Amino acid sequence: MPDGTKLEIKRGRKFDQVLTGARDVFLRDGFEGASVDDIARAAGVSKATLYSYFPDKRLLFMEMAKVECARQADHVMDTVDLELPIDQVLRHVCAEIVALIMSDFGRSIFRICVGESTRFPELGREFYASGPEMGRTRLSELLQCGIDTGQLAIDDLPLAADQLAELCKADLFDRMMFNITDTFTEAETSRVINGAVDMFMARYGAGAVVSTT
Amino acid sequence: MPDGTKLEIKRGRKFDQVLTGARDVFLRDGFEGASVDDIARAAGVSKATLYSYFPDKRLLFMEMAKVECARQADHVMDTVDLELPIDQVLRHVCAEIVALIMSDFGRSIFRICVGESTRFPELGREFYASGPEMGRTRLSELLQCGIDTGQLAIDDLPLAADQLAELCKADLFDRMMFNITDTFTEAETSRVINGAVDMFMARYGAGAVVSTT
DNA sequence: CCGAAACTGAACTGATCAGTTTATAAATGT
DNA sequence: ACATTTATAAACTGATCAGTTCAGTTTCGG
Repeated sequence: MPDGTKLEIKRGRKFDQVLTGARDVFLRDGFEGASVDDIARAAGVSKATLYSYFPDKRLLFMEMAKVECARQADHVMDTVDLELPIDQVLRHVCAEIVALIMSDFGRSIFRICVGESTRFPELGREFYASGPEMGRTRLSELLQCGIDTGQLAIDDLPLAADQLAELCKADLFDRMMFNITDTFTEAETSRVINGAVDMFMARYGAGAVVSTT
Repeated sequence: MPDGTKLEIKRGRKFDQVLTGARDVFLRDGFEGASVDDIARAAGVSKATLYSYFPDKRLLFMEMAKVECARQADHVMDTVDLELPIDQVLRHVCAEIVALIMSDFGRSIFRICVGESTRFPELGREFYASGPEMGRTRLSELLQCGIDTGQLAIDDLPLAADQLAELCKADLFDRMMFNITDTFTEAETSRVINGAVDMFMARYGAGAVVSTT
């Protein structure tokens, strides 16, 4: 193996241009909606060049999605300050989750992956791994810190992580997903974020009284 | 107005056949994936007949979606027994929500509406109204009963309804949406349902101690 | 400055599909 | 029985688009 790059993909001078163009057009027009000619044009590259990197439209999309997901995930974790009290940490993380999910990237990639994953199951699996599953792992690590410092009491850690992420979507997510609203006010988002943290702390805050089933 | 049927749609002998065929094919192949020829064939009807009822593919889809949503919503509310203690009512409702969301109908219609609502915004809006929004309203009514009987203490009722619905999706929803799993065991669903009810009661059960922000 | 690798642009193939049209036949009501 | 509404089958239009091909041009290391 002569280098560390992906074996399947031969790179060339304009490789990054293609990924950037693909991102712009896919996120704007969706998967079926984006034509390869448009992508080539947006990338400032000929169609033949594009096809010399990627055997077909699907693999181009998947590569783009993977690269962007990794970028987003890194960003979220970089901004967390674990020295703060747990409810403040949670509030911050929830705000980041809301921002990510509601971003242009978040809404588009989710929409496309959901919409296409019947005809294109590999896409769904890849996105799940680098999106929601990665999120749960990272969030679990965070919550583990809260347990270690005696601030949280959690029996089923992965479930708690999923619940917190899910609570961040209340109201906002459906309204955005179904094109009712495209931006939210500070009041709207903090209502949901505070609601999520309050609920989470009521259930898992150390000393909470819960009659588990 | 000579009758109570929709003004825009002239009905005919085979109207229902068309809707049934449309449901089967759309739910199986998605919106773009379904060809009108396929639908006509599945409906046992000629293409010309189909187009005599519906001016285009989109309106056919929307009519089908509306009819099916109404049917589902009615079903859920019919099975609720308000005489039971609130946590049992909630557990039952959560189970119904999970069942609906994970049903063939639920997963398909959601997938299609999400995927198409960029190129077809009207669809998103219609589905939101007869799906999530209707659900919130119904659920709020239910929770109001719990408040009236002193079993629940809720400040922001619509938010609480959204939160409960959202908690029902934890883990299951993404795994289903992205084609990781297509059926769930009893253990998997009751873990989520119990988790949702426990969390909800910890936050909103009468007498719960919550330091609201 | 040369030669190989990368890139271009434009035309082309093959296929799909929404929606229309037309001439014909079946069902229905009076 | 006869007129009207409803349905049919099949061919057709017009458009889109993924992916290929190729003859010619640019880029760049050595």
